[in-house]
Amino acid sequence: MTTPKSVAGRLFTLLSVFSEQRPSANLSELSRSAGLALSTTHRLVNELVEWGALDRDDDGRYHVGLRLFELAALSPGSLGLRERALPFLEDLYEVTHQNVQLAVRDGLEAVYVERISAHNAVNVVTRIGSRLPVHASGVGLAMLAFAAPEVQELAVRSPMRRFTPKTITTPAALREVLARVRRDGYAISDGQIELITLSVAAPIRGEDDSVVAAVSIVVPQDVDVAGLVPAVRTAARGISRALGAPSAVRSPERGASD
Amino acid sequence: MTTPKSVAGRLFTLLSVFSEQRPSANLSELSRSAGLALSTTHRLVNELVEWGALDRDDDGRYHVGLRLFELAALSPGSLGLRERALPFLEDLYEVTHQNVQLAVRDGLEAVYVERISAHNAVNVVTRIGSRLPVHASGVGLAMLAFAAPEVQELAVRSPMRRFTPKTITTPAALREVLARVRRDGYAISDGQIELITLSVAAPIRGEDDSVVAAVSIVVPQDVDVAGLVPAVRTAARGISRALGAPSAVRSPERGASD
DNA sequence: GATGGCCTTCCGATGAGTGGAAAGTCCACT
DNA sequence: AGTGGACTTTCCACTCATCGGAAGGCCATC
Repeated sequence: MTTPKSVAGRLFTLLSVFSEQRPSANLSELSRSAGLALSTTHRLVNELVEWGALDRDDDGRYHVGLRLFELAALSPGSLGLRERALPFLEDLYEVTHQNVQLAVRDGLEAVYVERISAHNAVNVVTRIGSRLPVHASGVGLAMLAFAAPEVQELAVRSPMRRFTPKTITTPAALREVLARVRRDGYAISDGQIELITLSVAAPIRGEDDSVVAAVSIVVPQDVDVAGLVPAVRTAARGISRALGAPSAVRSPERGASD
Repeated sequence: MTTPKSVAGRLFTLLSVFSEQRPSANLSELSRSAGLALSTTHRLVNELVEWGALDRDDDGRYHVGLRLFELAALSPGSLGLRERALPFLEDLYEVTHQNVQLAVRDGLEAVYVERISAHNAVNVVTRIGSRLPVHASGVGLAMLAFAAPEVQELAVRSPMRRFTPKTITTPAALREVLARVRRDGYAISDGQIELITLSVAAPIRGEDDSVVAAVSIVVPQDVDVAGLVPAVRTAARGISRALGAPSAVRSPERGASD
């Protein structure tokens, strides 16, 4: 790791020390992980704490503070979307009793902004705030298939990390899957991240009808998904309508007249 | 507004320009609002964008980026808590069909981390990420009543902002309310923020049995809350149990033997 | 008492950061 | 088409915010 020269870069490096595996850290850990001198770390961390980006526990450890949560709530792709989508996610959960997820696209990654998990459902590797590459996740494929052509091309041309033997890793395979997603209107990702799970995802459209997010369910790999696809697509359509998507307002009859 | 000298302070000032009223801004707005020179703003904003704290739209406006959302998800008082609390919040919503809210305490403020709102329920002023003073909100009172004595004293001694004629503004009134909350195990905030609404809130305990959050419902002021208190307290107890609170695991019989 | 880990404070040297100025872009108006 | 204003981007001499080594303090362990 090369230590940034700029203060901004150093602040970001310190914030990036925190992760799911390390939700809290003491000053020396931060100093070592960020590659910054102890006193430098001390000063910068104190500024982060004063502002609320970090909080310090009674035991002297630091964790992410609520100030970032407040700011994050303003991000267009996160909590605002989640709030409007929540009723439909809950419906989908009630109908399927499987893990339900909502994600947005950030470059070539899907970022999970909501998850409703079932106690007895298959374990899901994602959690809120985590990311997976678009090529390997149901929601990622559902969003990528309708993204701008240059984004799709970039995805096709970029190296695709392999998680399991089933993960898509070739341009040809990805193109084919994207074409199928566009034709079908939903994506199936079978065993791409974990061999034991399968996800069904559908794109969610915003007020200009562009795809802005995706909703998915994650089920054990041996479940027949045919009966789940309509539910996922219904939820996606409902969320799209809540977001003001023109195409989600048209009734079937009007759609047929196009 | 006095412009901070430090880079960190300047970055925070720029981030603080964003609010619910201003979810996006262009470079000149940021420069004016932060009191920083245009070129300084330009440089700092570019660093924020590179890191993902801000994103830039096609129209050149900046909004909060997903990177903060990812970090925020690691905050102990936010999305992790929300996720465990969600089933109980949903139960409470199904039972009452009123606005349900989950909040944590940050100093003398309640920060709202979840909200399930009803279409036909009374309008609620809070949204996810927003804050209200503890003395004036149901959840705030529920958490303050069980906070460390020095926190309670600080609240009692601090100026209490008045929102309506019903808002608690005197130390004596606050002490009395806090004592009642401790005795009753729940808080009622009647018309303290808005005259037309009333909230019932109950404290949520974490794994060391300290109060770490609170859940509330918000109803029109003319609703009889007596029937709602048990539902709110049940939800709080359920969430406490999900968080591993020892006191929420005891059955009534064992409780009676203490 | 000695040691080690962690944290906090201090301060002279310096290079990261500043912001005014210039240039470029876009758009509405005349 | 020309103009003016708003907005954005780039440049660079100067300076002061930042740095990190050093010192000191605290606490737990041996």
